[in-house]
Amino acid sequence: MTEPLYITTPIYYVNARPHLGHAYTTIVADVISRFADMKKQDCFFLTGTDEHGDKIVRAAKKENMTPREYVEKISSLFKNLWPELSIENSCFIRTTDQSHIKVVEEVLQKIYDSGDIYFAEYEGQYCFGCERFYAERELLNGKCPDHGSEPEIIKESNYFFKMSKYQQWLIDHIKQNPEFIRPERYKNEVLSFLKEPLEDLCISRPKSRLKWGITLPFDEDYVTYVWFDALLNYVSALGYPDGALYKKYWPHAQHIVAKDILKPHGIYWPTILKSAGIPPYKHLNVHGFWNVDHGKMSKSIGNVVEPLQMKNIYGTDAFRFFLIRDMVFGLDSDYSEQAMVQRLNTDLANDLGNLFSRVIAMVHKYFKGIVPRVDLVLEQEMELGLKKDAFNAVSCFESSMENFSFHKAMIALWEFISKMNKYVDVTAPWVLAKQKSTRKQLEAVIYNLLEGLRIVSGLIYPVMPDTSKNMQKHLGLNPETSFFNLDLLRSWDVITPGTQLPKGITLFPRIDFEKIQMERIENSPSVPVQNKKLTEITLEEFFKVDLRAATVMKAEIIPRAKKLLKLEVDMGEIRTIVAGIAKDYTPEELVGKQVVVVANLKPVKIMGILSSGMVLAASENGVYSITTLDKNVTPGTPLR
RNA sequence: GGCGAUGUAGCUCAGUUGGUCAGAGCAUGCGGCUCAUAUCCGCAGUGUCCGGGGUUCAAAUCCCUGCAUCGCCA
Repeated sequence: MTEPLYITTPIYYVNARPHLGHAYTTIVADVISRFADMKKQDCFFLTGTDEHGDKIVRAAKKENMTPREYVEKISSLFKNLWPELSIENSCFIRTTDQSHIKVVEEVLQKIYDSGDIYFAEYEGQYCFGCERFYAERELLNGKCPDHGSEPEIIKESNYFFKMSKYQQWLIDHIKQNPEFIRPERYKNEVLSFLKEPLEDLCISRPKSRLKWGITLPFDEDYVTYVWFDALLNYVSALGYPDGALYKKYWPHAQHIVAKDILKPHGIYWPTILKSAGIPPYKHLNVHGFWNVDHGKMSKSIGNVVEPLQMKNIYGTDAFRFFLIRDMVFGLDSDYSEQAMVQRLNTDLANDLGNLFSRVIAMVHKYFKGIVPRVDLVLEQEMELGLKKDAFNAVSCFESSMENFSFHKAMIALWEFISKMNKYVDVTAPWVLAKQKSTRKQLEAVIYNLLEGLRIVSGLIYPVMPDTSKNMQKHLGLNPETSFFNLDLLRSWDVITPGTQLPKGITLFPRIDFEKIQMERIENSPSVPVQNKKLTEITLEEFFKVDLRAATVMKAEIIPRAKKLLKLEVDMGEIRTIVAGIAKDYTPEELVGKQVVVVANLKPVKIMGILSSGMVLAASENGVYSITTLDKNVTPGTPLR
């Protein structure tokens, strides 16, 4: 029996809605938790929300809510999102939970009693607008970056945690446990930070400034601040100090965080634990950022989709797969819908989905849907085995998963899928099916493919649990069993010959991205600009827009596109522009007209056509009226 | 300003200790198959491995230097 595992995400700060970054971290944790299932490893998976602090108070005020109402609302956004992403956490903790508050108080008292918390006065630059202190380097020309006003120097007394006392201990601990913080780049970052003397950590705020927090057990006039409260969730959720969960899971704690909160988790947290007499966590696993690129799609034509909406369009499994497959854990990655669709089409639809479809179809076509039996002697003679490749994939998958190299695990899995596609090609079952004499070969080939697919269905379980179960069902197996156990995936001949299989299905439909973009453009409501308050711009800013007179030389309808016309315009040079005015203008009436074009708009590909520019038009109730010029001018003449 | 990372085919990246290391996937072109979701299989490429020096019989791989990008710190 393997030892248990405790996996955590950070608790998310509820001053903003969930975004792609939150989703990624939590999906990774879920993947790890499900991978633990595969190993029959007992896993406790924690996530939750961080709900105290002045940012919350301010965000609540903005929405005319009390802090409590506000955190209730945002916290439930997080809590309700996770099931939609097939995330199955064991527990959802909130820093406003009574049980959590109690633990924070206990630990604060304990550390205070031990002498690691002291009271001190300090003086700093304080901006009353922001209700916070600023360090010298944060100021712009000595002024608050938000308010532009000069901060005042005020004195304040606060409680401090003697973090510096544990600096050397921490350095030693990291050096003795090279995997304490991983990947290595982040370990090095922490170590390099620790080369400089550590400052003690301010852990309180006077209630005169902040009431929304946990009162210090040893001073009624103060609340504890940020990290001390938040980090302790990792133990409070387990019922520290006496809870059975705590005793069972804490020794096997692994945190997952994004690189922006490396310092609190790599430095504050271990020293707090040390001071409180709690053993440090096992591993801190740090990942990078998703860079969301809106630039490649034009917002004005309404085809930008928020990353978290992706699951609604393409499915949760596909979304999870994309995130896990495309990010190298630890490094930054670029997110785009285009990249996701490509991944979905090539890996999921073409490789896996089509393989599944063709194999199941052959079972029906050649065996009436009944799983055939393998003649082992013949299989050996004809070298029709697939077992070895399958087991290779399993072991490569397993070791990659252990190393947090999730993308490599997926690569290993897809290498096997490719092998199977090739196997179909080489053995050519449709040829074998033509003669009675090759019937046994056909049986072996089809059976081996089914077994291969069974292994695949098990291996995708952590990343794509729904598809995984779906495949099981169509392989004539019971998806409610622990079919994903690694032991079972290292066995062969599991599917019983004679089993009747259900009809085949399409696991992942191919996506026609151009068509989707098209539909989006057509369904996008024209934005009523007059209702929008636009900010003033300077003349200089206005001149950044390069407006030109252009003569329409050619206009044609784009097949499949209801709203779009492809125009060729002369504006000194000939350009192609796609314009969404097909409902209001026929190609004929446009040719010869002189229109106004935004010449320096970033080109966009629409329906496979590169559109370099935009024709100006007024839109009222969805009806377009294009701008023309009063007198004809030389094509390319700029407008001012 | 200090420390560090990265810079390899159109794109995303593999390349452990220097010696089939010039690669994979996607995209592109051509050919083949028909069981399958116009899918699959095969073939073909293209590269001053950021620039410049150096060490070595031999460097994408080690050293120095320059440039670019990024991160952490001040």
